Amino acid sequence: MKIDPTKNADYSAQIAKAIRDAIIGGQLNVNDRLPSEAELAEQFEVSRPTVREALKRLAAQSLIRTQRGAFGGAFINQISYEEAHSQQITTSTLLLSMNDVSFDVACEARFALERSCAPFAAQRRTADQLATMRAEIHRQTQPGLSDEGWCASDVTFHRALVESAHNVILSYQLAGAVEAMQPLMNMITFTARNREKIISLHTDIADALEQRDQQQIEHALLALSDYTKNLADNVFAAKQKNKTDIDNQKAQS
Amino acid sequence: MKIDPTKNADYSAQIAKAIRDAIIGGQLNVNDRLPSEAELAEQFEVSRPTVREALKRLAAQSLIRTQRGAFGGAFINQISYEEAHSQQITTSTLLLSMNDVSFDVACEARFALERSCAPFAAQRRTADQLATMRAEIHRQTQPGLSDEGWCASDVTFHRALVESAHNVILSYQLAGAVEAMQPLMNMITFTARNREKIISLHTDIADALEQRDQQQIEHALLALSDYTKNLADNVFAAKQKNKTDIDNQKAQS
DNA sequence: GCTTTTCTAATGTCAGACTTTTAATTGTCT
DNA sequence: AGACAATTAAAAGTCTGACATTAGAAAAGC
Repeated sequence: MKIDPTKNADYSAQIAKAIRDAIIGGQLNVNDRLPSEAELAEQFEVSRPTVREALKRLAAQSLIRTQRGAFGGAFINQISYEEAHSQQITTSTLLLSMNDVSFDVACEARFALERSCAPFAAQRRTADQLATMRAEIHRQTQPGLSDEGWCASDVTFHRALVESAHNVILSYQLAGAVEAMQPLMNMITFTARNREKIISLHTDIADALEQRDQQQIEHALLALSDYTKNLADNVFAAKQKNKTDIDNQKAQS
Repeated sequence: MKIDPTKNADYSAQIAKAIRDAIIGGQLNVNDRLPSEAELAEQFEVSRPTVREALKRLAAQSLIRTQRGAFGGAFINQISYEEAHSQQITTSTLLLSMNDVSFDVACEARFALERSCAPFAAQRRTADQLATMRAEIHRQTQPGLSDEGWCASDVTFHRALVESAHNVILSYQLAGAVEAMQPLMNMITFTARNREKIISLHTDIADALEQRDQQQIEHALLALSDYTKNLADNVFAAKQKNKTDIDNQKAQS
């Protein structure tokens, strides 16, 4: 394991890449210990701080974990769904917020992905998951529920739907997509009337799931998607109008 | 911006987290310049190497990019689909390889996600994307095509299908899922007979897309999913049998 | 045999120096 | 005046060598 000394820039990135490739390529296995920082420094013919920067890069991707003390060191980390998930969310969230993706596109994608769970959810849903969804629907009907409370309950509801497909990969992908969308969703404030409509659609979904009726689940999700898109359009149009009005006022004064 | 000096461990992780939160929270905007490493060291009351380790962590997540020279520094990076994508792939690939997800589960998820594109693909597909798919099908019929060539063509075919939904978020999510699955897919070797069947299913998909028949697209995808699962089951069963035979031989000798 | 202490190897942190890169500035020539 | 070349300075990248902290292992003590 050596690096290209001609490219005299960014040793730490090169070293990180070399180790990363070794992990992905399977030369290094879970819970294997890397050589100590001093040894790596010697092997790569760089100083210890440079090696450390490389290791920090890998640690940021949860590829390794480090442990202090004698017999400590850097170990290949078995990446958990939890970690993979939280990384995915930061990435997706930033991607959405930095590239001003339109709400419509994001919303369409979010519900389309969720719809892909429908056939499996219909087959495999447990009483437990159905109960969770019913409980959340009930919470959503409470009049005093705050906007944050509403959103949290919404997330829990949809997560239960996704979980009922009993496919870890789908859960992982979907949870990421849903959570990444949350900041966008939070831009919409839901009036009592809006909530009522959404609750009715949620009930449709729960009913369909209870009946194990895939088609009906998909149908209700589509309706929810359309309704949400519409709501957002109105909210943004109102904001735009408001802004224009203010501009006009400024122009007059 | 200060860190907790009582927790005397892992300053660099704390600093990285502080800056990361500032970026995600919107206090720092795209292309903003962070203070120089020396200034950050002063602000956080740590040394420059520690600051650097923190910055490398952020760089590993593509949250910042650095530039040398006068008026250089660390800048908030506008994360591109490309970057988000490649990160997602490394994460998902590792997740799959390290947590021995069953092929069935992964395959089911992959095609379910792809099916979510069907309604939009049916509506919005262009002649261009259809042509790409037809071209790949044609390539797949070539008798001399290597296993790698086959897999690459398969990826291109499915990517064109996904792209024809014309939704960047779906493309991003799906491309990640498909590519992450690729190492698993490569464990299957396709016989000429297998290929023939898959080509026929690909043709079904292309035909359905040409007709803008959503149902038929979904149907063909489901068939492809089932066929792939079956294939894999046979491959793994054969491997298992082979292994058992060898074990038995060893036991006898 | 169990607990406590000591040892030791490893990461974590620091200070200060040097190198390299790069853009702005200044100077020079046509 | 404008174009090109030399200078400069700021910042990242790297190195050296040291010290602090941690935690498992081994030794000592009971």
